[in-house]
Amino acid sequence: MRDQTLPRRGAGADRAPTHERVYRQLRDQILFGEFEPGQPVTIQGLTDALGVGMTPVREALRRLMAEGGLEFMGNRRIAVPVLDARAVDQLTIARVALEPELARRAARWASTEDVGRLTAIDTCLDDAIRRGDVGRYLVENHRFHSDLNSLADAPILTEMVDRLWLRFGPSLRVVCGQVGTRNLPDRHKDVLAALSSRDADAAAQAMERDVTQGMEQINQGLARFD
Amino acid sequence: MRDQTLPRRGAGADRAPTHERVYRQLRDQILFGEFEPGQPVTIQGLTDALGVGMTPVREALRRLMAEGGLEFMGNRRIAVPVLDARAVDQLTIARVALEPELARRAARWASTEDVGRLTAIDTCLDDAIRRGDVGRYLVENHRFHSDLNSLADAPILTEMVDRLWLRFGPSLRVVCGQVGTRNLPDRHKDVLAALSSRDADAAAQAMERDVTQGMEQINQGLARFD
DNA sequence: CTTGCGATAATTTGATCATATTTTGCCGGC
DNA sequence: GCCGGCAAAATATGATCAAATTATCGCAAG
Repeated sequence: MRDQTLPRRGAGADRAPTHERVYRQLRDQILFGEFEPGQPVTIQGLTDALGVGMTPVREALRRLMAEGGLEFMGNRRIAVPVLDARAVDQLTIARVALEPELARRAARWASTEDVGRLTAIDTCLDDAIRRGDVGRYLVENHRFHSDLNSLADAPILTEMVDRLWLRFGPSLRVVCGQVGTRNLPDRHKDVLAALSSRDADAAAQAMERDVTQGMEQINQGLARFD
Repeated sequence: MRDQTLPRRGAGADRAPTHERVYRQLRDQILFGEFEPGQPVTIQGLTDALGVGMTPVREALRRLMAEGGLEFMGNRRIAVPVLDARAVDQLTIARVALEPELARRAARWASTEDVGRLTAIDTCLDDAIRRGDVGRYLVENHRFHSDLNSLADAPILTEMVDRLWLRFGPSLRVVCGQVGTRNLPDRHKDVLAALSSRDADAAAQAMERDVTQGMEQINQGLARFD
């Protein structure tokens, strides 16, 4: 069974459907803070900006709203959600409940190459922090956690966590823009050490510290913003 | 001029958009097991069955796929997901992590009327169990948990739990259809007692037992099905 | 005479449908 | 058994209709 239903489309490059491309582009823009919290999003504005029909845009927006990355603000207005303290509290509880478990599972099945790849990402992350490159930091930080979670081989839990990230992504950008990247201590080293030694409990504990610290940063940044 | 030929939107008191109505109808059908796991769903089949255009159907399906109630099975096939043991394991972990926390919060702010309403629902639930009415049992059981979660006043966590229910709903129906409703011990009494006495820890523990037991039922039912 | 308020018109946005285009699975012919 | 055409299903576009927000104009009060 080597040739099982290859999703090749047409003769040229296999291009994803338009609604999928629109979805991914908007999701990345939300995830990495290219939209400010509270910024309104309109269907027709996106159709004009992206040069596609309105049906794919509608589907992408509906999907993003279902995932929490966008919010329907009543009266025909779709916007990037603005986090308040209660939302941060709930997101913290959910992250603490799920991400350490994923780290625990990842520690069981992580190969040496996996750890090497994560270490390389973490090196890029440190570099971005030193340079003060907020955008790069956000991308690499997400890549670290996303790659780590994929190692856990738990698609349902991973998908839940991905949606949580979509919710606090925009605010993370705002917070980093305020305090810069220098004051971000890095708990990833502990996670990597635990993965190397296959210590599942240590990986879970290190991840819980990383999550707690990150959400605390957001909490303080939002409190300062009031 | 009265229009009786076309169900125009402005004519009746029906203010919900078509895609919303289609979404809710399909979601309830999935939640209460009116679709079997693995059953394929086509866009054109739904447009024909529901008598609406395909754009609202597309949006409803996209939303349900984002929420985990439907799955894209490659090659343009959309189907109700079939749970395997690993999926049940992940769903159990997520439910145990979230639902006791919601019960804990509900216990803090539950009023006497709230407890009374939940008790009434639980009475209906017991009645459904005695009669062996599986459909009624599923509806009332969901209503009990849904009402309870709404008391916690934690919309993000509640939304996450709602999606978990969407995932195991169809399989719950299959399991209940196999073993009937007689063998379902009811942990809800412990939850209600904890709510009455405002004991948050007891509510969380009782909810954890209820969740663990329910998922264990599903696990055994699916294992028997292999 | 200026200014504030309310009603109406106009523009913008969203929702739905019908249709054309593309892709895929299937079936019959070679 | 392999290849090419056929049909069905899904994707994408544009058009059309409904609703809401905004802008404008007129009237009245200070």
